[in-house]
Amino acid sequence: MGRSPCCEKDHTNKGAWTKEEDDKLISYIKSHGEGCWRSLPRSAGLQRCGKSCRLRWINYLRPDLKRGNFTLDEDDLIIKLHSLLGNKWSLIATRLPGRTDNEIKNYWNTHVKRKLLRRGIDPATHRPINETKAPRDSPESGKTEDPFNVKLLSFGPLLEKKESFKDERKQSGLICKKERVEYSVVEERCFDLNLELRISPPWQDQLHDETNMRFHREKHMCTACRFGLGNGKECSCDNVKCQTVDSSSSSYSSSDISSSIGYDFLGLNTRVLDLSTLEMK
DNA sequence: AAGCCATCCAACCGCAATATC
DNA sequence: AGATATTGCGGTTGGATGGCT
Repeated sequence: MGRSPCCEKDHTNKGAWTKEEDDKLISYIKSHGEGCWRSLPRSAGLQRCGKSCRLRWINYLRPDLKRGNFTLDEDDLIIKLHSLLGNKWSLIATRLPGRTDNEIKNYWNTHVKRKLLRRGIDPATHRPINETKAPRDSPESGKTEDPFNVKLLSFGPLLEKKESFKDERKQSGLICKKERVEYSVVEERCFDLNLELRISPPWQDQLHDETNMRFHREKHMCTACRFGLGNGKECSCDNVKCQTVDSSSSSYSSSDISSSIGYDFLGLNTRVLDLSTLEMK
């Protein structure tokens, strides 16, 4: 039988949006709010499919969009987040207020990729290109190859989802669709970020003793310090190499994102990798 | 001025995840 | 529990634009 089409293809416009269509969509969402994308076009008097309306709103019409050129800070942050998260554009976008996943993806493909290539860095692996061509752990090196190492070297998403807890989420009153996830211990091998990640849910009663010990050891160290993302300013954390942070800031600009402290997430005081707060759009 | 090419980016498509019945 | 509906994500496409010959 299969899935029914998302909309009536025969009677929907495609291609560029007109000013009139934009106005209709904006005024409808202003008075009714976002959501119910499937029924929205008919209610708003638009001959578009719901997906198209959603995309137009999220990527172009939303009032909180920043637009304009990316700053150098945003540039750096995108590179660092991409090295950690891979092509998870929506996750990266959550760390760049006012930017959309589509915008970041386009920017990556048109600017950042080329910039990294010019520097001799493989944008897929974030490693020097000649090193990418000759993996360190080749069979000749005597080390055994295993899929996990391959995954780490590729710098795709480092996170392995193990389990979801829908019921627990409902009980806890979480309204977003994110799943509670448990992540594997990974040995970070990024050349400029020395990470030892133990990522697990922020449920204190489930934290392993070792994790708690790390928490006490590192709770006064800022994210930038732990992640090797220092911003060059003086830092107030316990680590002598650490940089200045603004832990009170809940709304932050792209320039202070990489140096602001979140709550401890599996021994990582971080907003950069505070996955539990990453809202899916 | 015309043609070609490269670049940019809005929009589309397919699919997976999630929600609902 | 399974079928269907809806939403959201990531990859890709194609039109608009500008630079160069």
